[in-house]
Amino acid sequence: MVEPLSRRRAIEDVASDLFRERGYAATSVRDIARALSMQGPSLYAHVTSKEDVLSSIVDRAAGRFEAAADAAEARAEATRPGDPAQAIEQLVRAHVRVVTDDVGEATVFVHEWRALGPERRAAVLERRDAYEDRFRRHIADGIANGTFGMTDPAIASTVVLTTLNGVATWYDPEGRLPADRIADHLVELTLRTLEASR
Amino acid sequence: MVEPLSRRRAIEDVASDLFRERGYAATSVRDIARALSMQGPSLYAHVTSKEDVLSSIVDRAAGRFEAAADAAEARAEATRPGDPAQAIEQLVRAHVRVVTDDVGEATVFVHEWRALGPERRAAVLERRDAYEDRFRRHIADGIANGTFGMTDPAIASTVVLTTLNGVATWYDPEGRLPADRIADHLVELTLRTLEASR
DNA sequence: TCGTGTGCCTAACGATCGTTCGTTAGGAGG
DNA sequence: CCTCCTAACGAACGATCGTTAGGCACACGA
Repeated sequence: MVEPLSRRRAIEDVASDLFRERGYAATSVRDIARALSMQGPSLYAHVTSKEDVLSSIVDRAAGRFEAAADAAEARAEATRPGDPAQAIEQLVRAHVRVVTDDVGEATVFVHEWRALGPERRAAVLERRDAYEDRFRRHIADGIANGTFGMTDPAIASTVVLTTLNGVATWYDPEGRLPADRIADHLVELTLRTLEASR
Repeated sequence: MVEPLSRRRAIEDVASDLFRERGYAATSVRDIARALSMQGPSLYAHVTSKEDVLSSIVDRAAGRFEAAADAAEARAEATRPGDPAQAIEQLVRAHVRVVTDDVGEATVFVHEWRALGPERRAAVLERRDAYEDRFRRHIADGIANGTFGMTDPAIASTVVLTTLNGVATWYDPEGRLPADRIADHLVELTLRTLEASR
């Protein structure tokens, strides 16, 4: 990780990793400070509350997922318009890229947002639902035009999204496969899961 | 949930649900007591520590997964010996049954065991690895004899296991589909993921 | 009727939590 | 030199954490 621009951003970066490893509730403000060689209370010069740090991380991660999905759908529409398989492929690649670009941040978006207070949690839930609906919509399109076909579209969608979110759990930047290869395999597995049975 | 046999067991049951909803670290001993209409310290008449409760839950869940997998593999060997697809089908059904029989307990086994201390966590990790290796072994068998075939067996195994563990996240006992139907669909999706491409 | 436990209570402990506060060290600009 | 700003410090607050200790009430066997 390179030297970040602002101190605030540095705090969020180490907090992402700690939240990912131990979870939000099990990570104390002093833990975050210690990882920056600071005293716990010193963080409050840059941050208004612990939950605020979590909220910022979640917001930024959500923004990255949304922007990547926007670009993916535009790309799919530009190359093979109306093709659900192409849309899903681009969405999967975009998702994997966002996760592998910053695993800590992505994990917080996938799991730790539940620790937010009720109002903020509801807002995040809404964004998550909207994001996942992109996938569901293209899956529904594919069923409608015969590209896809499965006994239960709802379960298939859930399984696909669970698989994609799971990447944040097991991806290892030092691992055997580069992010691009992982994306290739996930595209293959996803389309195989969705496509009409023979 | 019926009236449990012992007070100790009742404590573990409500703790399972709370750990599932909020996580171990975010659940206080007094939260568990309140759910039983008791005072926090009163729990210590039945329990030696908070981590001990978590440990018991994890152990019991692990035992249920292992026993179900034992029976599944025996059943597969009795009906269609040496058939990897049959073994995987039985293992998937067994896994889904264990999860749906007690979602709280299963979720704790899938996620919250990380909150255990180092020695206990290592022991659980070993059991989890052994359990997951059953799946990987049958997948490897299927590749060896041509039943299965995919570009990257390691990723395929990981995806399958992520999918199965994910059931604990989204399964809703009040939901549209009964547990048996969910198992049917997961068997279909799993085998479709694994089988040799056309 | 009388112990004798079991099951839960309240009080309280030390540790740690998130957070507020007053202050200090060091550098930039007039 | 004086001033102001940034960045951090250490003390301390009230709340809550997991846990221990001691006592009260009610059931049951003698």
